Amino acid sequence: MSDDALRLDQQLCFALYSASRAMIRAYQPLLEPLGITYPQYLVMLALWERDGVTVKSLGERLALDSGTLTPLLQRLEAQGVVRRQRSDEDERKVEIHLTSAGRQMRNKARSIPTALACRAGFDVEDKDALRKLGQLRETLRALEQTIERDREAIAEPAAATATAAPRAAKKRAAR
Amino acid sequence: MSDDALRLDQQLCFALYSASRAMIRAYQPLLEPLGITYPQYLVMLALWERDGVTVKSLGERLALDSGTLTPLLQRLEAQGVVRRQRSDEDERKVEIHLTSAGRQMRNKARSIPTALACRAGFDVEDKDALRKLGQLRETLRALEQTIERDREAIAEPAAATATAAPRAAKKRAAR
DNA sequence: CACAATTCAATTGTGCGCAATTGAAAATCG
DNA sequence: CGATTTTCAATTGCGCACAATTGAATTGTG
Repeated sequence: MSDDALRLDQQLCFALYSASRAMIRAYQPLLEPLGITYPQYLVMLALWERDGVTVKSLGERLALDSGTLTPLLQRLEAQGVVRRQRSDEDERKVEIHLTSAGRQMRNKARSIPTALACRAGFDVEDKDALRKLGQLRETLRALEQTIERDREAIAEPAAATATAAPRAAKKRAAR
Repeated sequence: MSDDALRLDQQLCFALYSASRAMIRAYQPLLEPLGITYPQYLVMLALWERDGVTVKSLGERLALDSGTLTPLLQRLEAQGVVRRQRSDEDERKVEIHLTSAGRQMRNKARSIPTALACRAGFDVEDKDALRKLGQLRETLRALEQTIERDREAIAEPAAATATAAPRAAKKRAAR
């Protein structure tokens, strides 16, 4: 009758969901001086590693689609930290470049990981604690991969015979 | 120069964020037959455990505020699975009751946890795997607690001397 | 080469999350 | 008791997430 498996406390998904939101809330005060939100911070992290990438590849890295990224990047552009530029070789693509302000922001962000690690209860000097942190990170990554792999396995068999209507060609506007 | 600490792959927050979203995506096809979203599912889980609770207590359980819950609960009410009723003893409170349709939905939900555990790569028969699952859940819960405890410690010192203007009293509408 | 299919970013629409405010009801305090 | 403060749900506004569609550019194929 009581169905233990349906208890909220038993759900790994809820623990994940809840911990993730708590983590994002913890970042907020640290990101406020930079004037960006948490998802925007993730985009900046990706761009600080590699610049001039397309919306597509950025989306693959962060598991976000253009529906999320396009407006987010437009806001970052309005803030003056990135530049969105239609590719010359392939007009479908839009390359995202950091501005100098965007590159400078990286210096202000340097202290964030350590500050957050402390907040999350990890002693930055403690080698063993850092090892556990890395372990948790890997566990989560592995979990995500397993879930996503299964999704593909389920989605793929349905891949099939769609027939799209042809479309006329008009020159794409500058943006 | 390369600042390893700012690498996206190094971020526990991103692993959490990404895994959590993957998990929610995995739930979606299982929830579609019930006609509810993932956050609505969490609310139903809470209500199946305890009925007739206030929006406030539901919010504490799920770490969500009225800004999120009120419209969500209105949608669940429109679906006919819950009833929202202004408390008689305390007119500020709104009690959330399951309808019979809401209680029946629990039967359809019974298979979900097992189905999801498999998808997440946990063999339901394997005691050791289940132990690891529980361990991960506890690690996440502990992490969340640590983060939230620190938030309170930071927020509290700022608690101080606000002076609100008085307000007139009008009878609250039925809903 | 024509034309069908695919790829890519943008757009549309819905549902969260959450900060901040509002309005009413209850609790507290002088 | 009357005024102040606190509590509670609702509302407002903004920024994600994400499914679905659109429009244009490219690729693939006969």
